[in-house]
Amino acid sequence: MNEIILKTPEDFRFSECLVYLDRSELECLHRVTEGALIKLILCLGQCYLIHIKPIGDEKALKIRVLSGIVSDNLQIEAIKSYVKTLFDFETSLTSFYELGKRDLIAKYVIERYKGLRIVKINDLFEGFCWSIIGQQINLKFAYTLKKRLVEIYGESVFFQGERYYLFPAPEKIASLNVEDLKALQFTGRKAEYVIGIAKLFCQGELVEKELREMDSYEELKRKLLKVRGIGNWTADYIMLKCLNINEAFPIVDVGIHNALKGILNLTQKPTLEAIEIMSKAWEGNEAYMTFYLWRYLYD
DNA sequence: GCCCAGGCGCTAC
DNA sequence: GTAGCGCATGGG
Repeated sequence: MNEIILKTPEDFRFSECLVYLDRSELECLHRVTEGALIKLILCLGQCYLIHIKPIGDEKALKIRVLSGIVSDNLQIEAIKSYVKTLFDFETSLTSFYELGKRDLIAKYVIERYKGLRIVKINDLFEGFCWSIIGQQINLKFAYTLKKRLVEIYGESVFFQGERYYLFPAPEKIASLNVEDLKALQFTGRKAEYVIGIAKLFCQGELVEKELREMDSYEELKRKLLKVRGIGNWTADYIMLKCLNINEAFPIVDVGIHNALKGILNLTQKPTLEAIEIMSKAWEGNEAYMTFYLWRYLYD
């Protein structure tokens, strides 16, 4: 009952996703060890600590439930569904890989990282907060801020000498004031944004189900941009990491710029105009292009 | 000490 | 609608 086998789709390589997941030693919401991922997840209101490792040449994943009681099929299905979402199993990569046959940049990253899938943030509230934390600061400091927030306000379980955390619930963050977060070295602005968004979640003004039902890029973006703290970059980031929008493209993202500079062997980062021109070819596959470009940064 | 970092909101035109 | 500017803070 505490071992679940999940078949993987075509074009999936767990090991490629693991490189992305293992990019920061300061990551506090999962652990990568010996080719496996260990993560505390929330499914049907219950906490499970799961251990995910590929078997049979990555044709399947073996999910072991290390902590939390799995007593029926509903829970098993919920855990499977969580993992499928996390590794974006439902998206077909056919169109993206076709792009690789006619676009040199796409070809370059696809050849190197074939089987990489967008690693999602399943918890939408976490997606909002993480993207706001990451605005205009270096990634290392962003991880530090997230770690402080999670270790103080997130639920956790203790297992074999290690503590594993969930991202704090909106109710928890909504109850804080700006000074609480400034104490963690959030800027006043970021503290306001994060608390404000927590309140919107709690008041039912940001409803996950409603956002997920909007599948038009433009409509969704308009809705996200109304939220204080969400600008162009953040809206696209959330659409990419949480909402399965293939057109999501955070064009001002410094990571994209640096990856393109490296791949194209430029002496300076490309201008926005240049990126707009080259990205015309990526239409409909911008989200995967972005994620593959980010992956390039962790070679 | 300087520039950079997975930007955003506000103002003035 | 958009160009300019202040913000705030750590990393290298």
